[in-house]
Amino acid sequence: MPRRPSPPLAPRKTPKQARSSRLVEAILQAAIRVLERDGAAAFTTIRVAERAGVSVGSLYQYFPNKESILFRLQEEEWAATSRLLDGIFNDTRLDAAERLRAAMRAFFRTECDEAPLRRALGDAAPLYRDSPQAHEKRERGLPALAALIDAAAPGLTPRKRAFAAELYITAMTAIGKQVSEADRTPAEVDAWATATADMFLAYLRESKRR
Amino acid sequence: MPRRPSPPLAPRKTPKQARSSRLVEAILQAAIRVLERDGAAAFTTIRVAERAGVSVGSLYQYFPNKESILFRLQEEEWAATSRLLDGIFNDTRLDAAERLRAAMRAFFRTECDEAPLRRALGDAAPLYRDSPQAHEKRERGLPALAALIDAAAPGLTPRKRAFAAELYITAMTAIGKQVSEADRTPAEVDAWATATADMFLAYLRESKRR
DNA sequence: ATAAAATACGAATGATCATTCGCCTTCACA
DNA sequence: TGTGAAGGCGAATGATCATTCGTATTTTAT
Repeated sequence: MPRRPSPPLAPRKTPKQARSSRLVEAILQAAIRVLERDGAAAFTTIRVAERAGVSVGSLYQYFPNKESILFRLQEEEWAATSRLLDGIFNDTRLDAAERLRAAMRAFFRTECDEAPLRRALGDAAPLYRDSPQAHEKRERGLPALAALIDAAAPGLTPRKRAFAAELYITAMTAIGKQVSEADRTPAEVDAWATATADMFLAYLRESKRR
Repeated sequence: MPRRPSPPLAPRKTPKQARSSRLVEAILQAAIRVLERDGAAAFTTIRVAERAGVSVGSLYQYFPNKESILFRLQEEEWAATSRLLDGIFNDTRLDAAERLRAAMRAFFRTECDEAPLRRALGDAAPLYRDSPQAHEKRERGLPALAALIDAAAPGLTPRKRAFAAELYITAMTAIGKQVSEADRTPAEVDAWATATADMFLAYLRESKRR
């Protein structure tokens, strides 16, 4: 859907009193439950409001529209993922290659644990994807990643290093998503994560040689 | 949307006369144009019918519902992709590794050329994904791929070979999709395809060693 | 205690769609 | 040339939703 006037996603007003903060929290939790249990197609403002034990009108006090709820959830997913990866990237107990492997496994694991929510958010993505806000975040934590790649494969040109970092993230998110959508056992998911990391590390080693 | 009664996707009736075959063809072409130009959200039966210069009623003579049109288009995409890959996998002028590279590039290229259509079909996927028919196809052309992998990395156990084949397909579709969604120049797309193939080939070589 | 500010409510509004069905037109064939 | 089958039409139906707004309740500050 191109050329949509791209609706506002920012909160309409911010909660001032304790009860309204609770209300916003209840709406977000309810939104997650609706997405997990009923999927993106059943994600309607009325359903979310009633699952939160709140009226539609109240919902619209704090969210300008349906998309803004989805966007907010997606933002929180991104933030959590960033924290997760950053923690592993900076874990000095492991060497560079092991950190890249561990991060891949951790990402695949959460992607798999939260598969219904992630899938539903993905299905709903067309609703919020084209908004201006959606394109700001993205390349957080890439400095740490570039440093890690340098440690794993010293001597790459900055250009190649940057490309490798993007490749790592892209392979992680793309393959992780696809793997979590087929439903697999945790052991299988781990095997896929390891294979993806192995693929990337093998590529890095060969890049170094050339 | 789980637990939906999964609507029929099979054609309601088959065209008997030339004019109705033309009508079905016109509807499919119009559906493609609507998806490409207006996106999945604007994909309504009325819009498709009027773009085809046909009435909604006529559309429903040959398609039981909206989803069946999307499903039909997706099937045709799959078939075209299978033909493309199979042609390259069996191109005896190239050695195994080169065929795997060439197939990756060709796939990324078409994915990129048809980006708007592919993206819209992906956005609409929730509408037809959970139907029984959707899960039949999938692993076509994998025998040829396994043979190719055996040629590129002889001596893998059948188990590892099968896994590698799945990994190749998964990396291709997942990364290809992600790359086509960011809009990139053809040269960049080629670089991503090459990198993805390189990653896979490096992985294969290291698998052999172990 | 009381007024002003915040919150909460939910029926009503207006729009959009998928799908149907009764009726008309065109085709194939005898 | 007549007739039954196939094809085509599009207004009408029924449902679902996002969003608003007038009103009622609760909180805060004085």
